Amino acid sequence: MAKKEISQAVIQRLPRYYRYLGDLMDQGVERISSNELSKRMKLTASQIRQDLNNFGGFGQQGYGYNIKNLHDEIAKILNIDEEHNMIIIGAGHLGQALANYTNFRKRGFIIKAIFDKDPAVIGKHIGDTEVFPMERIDEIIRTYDVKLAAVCIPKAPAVKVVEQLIADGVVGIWNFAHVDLEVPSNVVIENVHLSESLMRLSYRVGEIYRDKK
Amino acid sequence: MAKKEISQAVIQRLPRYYRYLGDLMDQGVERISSNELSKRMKLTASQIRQDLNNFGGFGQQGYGYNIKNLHDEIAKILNIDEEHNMIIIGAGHLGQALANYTNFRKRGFIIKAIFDKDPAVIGKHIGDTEVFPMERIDEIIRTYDVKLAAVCIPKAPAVKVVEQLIADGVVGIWNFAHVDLEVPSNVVIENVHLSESLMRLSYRVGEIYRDKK
DNA sequence: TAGATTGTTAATCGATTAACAATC
DNA sequence: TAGATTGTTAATCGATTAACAATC
Repeated sequence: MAKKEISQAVIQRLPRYYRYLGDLMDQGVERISSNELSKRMKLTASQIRQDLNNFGGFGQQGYGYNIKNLHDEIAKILNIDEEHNMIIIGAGHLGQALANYTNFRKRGFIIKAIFDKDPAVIGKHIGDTEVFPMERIDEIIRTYDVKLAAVCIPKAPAVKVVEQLIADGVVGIWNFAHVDLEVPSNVVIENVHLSESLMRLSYRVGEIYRDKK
Repeated sequence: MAKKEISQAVIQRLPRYYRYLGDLMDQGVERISSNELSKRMKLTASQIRQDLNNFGGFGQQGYGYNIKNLHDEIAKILNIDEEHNMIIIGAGHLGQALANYTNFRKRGFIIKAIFDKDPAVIGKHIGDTEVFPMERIDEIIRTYDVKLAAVCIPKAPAVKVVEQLIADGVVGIWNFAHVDLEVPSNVVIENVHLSESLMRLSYRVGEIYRDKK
């Protein structure tokens, strides 16, 4: 079956559709046209229809899209229609912030453990779980069939740890370290480079003043 | 002067160039060609030259780019060649994580205050600063001429608070709340929607299994 | 000077938008 | 049925890549 490659631009937008549809559901709205949704999301109706039709014809001529249905379909596409076990590497502030983020659990991401090398924090309870020593990564990944790991340690140790995670069976790395990790093609990385994000903000703020001239 | 609009794709890549050049400097490398850099960054040499030439001719034929010089130039472009005062709204885990993130200070982002509505955390010292009550936002923004604010509170209160921040003179909002904020055209927003990032990771992990079929 | 590599123009590729026939 | 709105094809726009003359 010839599967057309989905572009990064589309993948980027998918969770945003999901969020808007969720909000609409909460407001009790039942159906929406691509035109109405395009106004809310500040996209073109054309783009919405093109994006969705990468995955199937979820709408109905003359009616639009059923919000609940489309929300469910996107959940399936995003692979969040079932639960995923997850671990966090690094119990620093960021690791703890993620562990306490109840929204993730709501979306089906279950945090099974946090790992840290510092004996002082090992055993500490954070969110629904606790901090384990790095030596137990292997064991816990295998016990809970963990496929996802958030990496919240400095770049130097991150490289080694990620190798280990992959060897133990993790296939999705949520990387908060300031490195571009090299991984085999059957492993995916999603980078969250916060300082780069802040620099982009800084660039745009600079533009405002530049444009004034 | 006709200033050509810089595309989002270029802005997206700028901080990454900056990071690679910084790493090269740390390694003591003095010069690099677009070709060599393209191999490290997994881009095309053409793209690198095109990107940089949006801002000026920083290279030299037959030689390449002087790393220190290019690093400095990009810092100027990114508007990080001078310090910026910044505040954080919300002293939850994420707000605290950001406040403790020493990398920001290194890049010239000085966190002047964290604000929270919870009396229990007010006065608490975090990183180089402390937690103030929300009532003092106005005063502190004006005292320190704060232009940047990181918003780390839930979406419901975020909308109102952001209005206030803008009224008080903030022009750059680093938004971690799960909303798309409406702001005037002389204010910029950089969104960090962590749950959407996690969903993209989830999508890609799903793809791996899908592709196996 | 000869070799290397840029800056820049032209060609290609891909993503977005427009248009409209199909159909609920 | 008439009106609305999709799914999809075609047109446009923009970004990436290729090519090469300029020049250090």
